[in-house]
Amino acid sequence: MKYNILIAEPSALVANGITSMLTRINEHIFISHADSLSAISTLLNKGSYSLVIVNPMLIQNKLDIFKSLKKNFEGIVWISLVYSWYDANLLSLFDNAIHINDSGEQIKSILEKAFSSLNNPHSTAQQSLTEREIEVLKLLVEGNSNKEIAEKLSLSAHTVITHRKNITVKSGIKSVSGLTIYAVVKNIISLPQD
Amino acid sequence: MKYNILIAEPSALVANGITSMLTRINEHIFISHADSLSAISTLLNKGSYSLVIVNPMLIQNKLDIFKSLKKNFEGIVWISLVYSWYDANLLSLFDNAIHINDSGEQIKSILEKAFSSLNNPHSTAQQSLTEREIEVLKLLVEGNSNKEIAEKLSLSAHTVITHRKNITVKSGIKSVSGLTIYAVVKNIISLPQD
DNA sequence: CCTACAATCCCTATTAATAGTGAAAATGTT
DNA sequence: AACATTTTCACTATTAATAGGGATTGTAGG
Repeated sequence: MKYNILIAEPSALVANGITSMLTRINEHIFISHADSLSAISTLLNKGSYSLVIVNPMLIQNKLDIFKSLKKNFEGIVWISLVYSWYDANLLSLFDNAIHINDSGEQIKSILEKAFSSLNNPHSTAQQSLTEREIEVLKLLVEGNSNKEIAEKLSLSAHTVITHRKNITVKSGIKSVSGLTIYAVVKNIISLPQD
Repeated sequence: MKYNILIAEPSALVANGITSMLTRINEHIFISHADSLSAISTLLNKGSYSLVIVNPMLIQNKLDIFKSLKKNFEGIVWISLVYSWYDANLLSLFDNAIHINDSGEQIKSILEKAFSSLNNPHSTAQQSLTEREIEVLKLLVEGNSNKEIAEKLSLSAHTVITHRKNITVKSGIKSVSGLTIYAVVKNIISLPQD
């Protein structure tokens, strides 16, 4: 199967790097480049793309346009390509994220996952958390261990682990710090203010 | 040694609870109550207090007054008593925090720590993180494991563990989620915005 | 020179978390 | 009633993190 891939990355160097990694992983691909959100839109309307890798810089302050693009081109896997501390709010719109400091192995696994999800759709669809999962998440980001969460919700630790597994799968976020940001961004907890 | 303790907690029920826990831990104490920041100020000027337990509600929007109080009465251990998701910015002004959902054991240990620091000062003094510790903290709250941090900083995992121990001791925060909030509040990382 | 501090590395033992599965109740929906 | 989803609990094996020690090197200040 042949894929069209769109890379929207202002830095030529970075764009080059990701292009070369992609061709090493899968030779049956055709890669285009864009350097703005409108260029992305134009290209998506012209050809049939499977995978779009975007520097979120390009969509900042243009969230509405980006969201409608996503809606109009369902089935596309969107991957962000970020340099600095990532914008979790933006990133949540993507199916996955490549960080510039990721190791070659990590990037390879992200791209391979993307390719496999192209053959096996719905795996990247974002799902919302259930009430119970939100309760667990709240206690988690308040610094509780699985055991403490179990005690506070009168559950067995097993159940908490299961909920956490589901949260991880649904949110696509593994780390506690990432989940904390996620919870802040999703208004599950509120940030301190003075 | 006899200690004067001031409890500033609007809820009579909560104030009662903490009072009873205190008397169970240490019988050589004298407890006063206050229900506003000005009442705290008045009482501190009258007597010589060692420990003040405050609901941060009372100092919200009155940070300046609170800070000058802290400066004027050096040596006092300040403990916050919080109900909801804590305000890390406020809490950083305190030497420790009691959360209303903490177990009896946890509260006991916080109070015991406070008593021991009264005899052994400087232990609660807040210290700032070194450059290296901040680097480690950054990578930590970006979701990296100790091993990943070690790789990215070209350190051994041992060193990372040592830095994390120091961060934990200095910040008084054990959980990754708490450290994430800490890092946000201290502008070590920036929060996503759209 | 001596001291304090930062940064580095090492060890053991214990606890916590994760990955990968499985499955039984309870609830909700058509 | 049948089906989907949620919530609950379980097991195994592996990896990660923590607690609590100790130790060396280099550097800046008194």
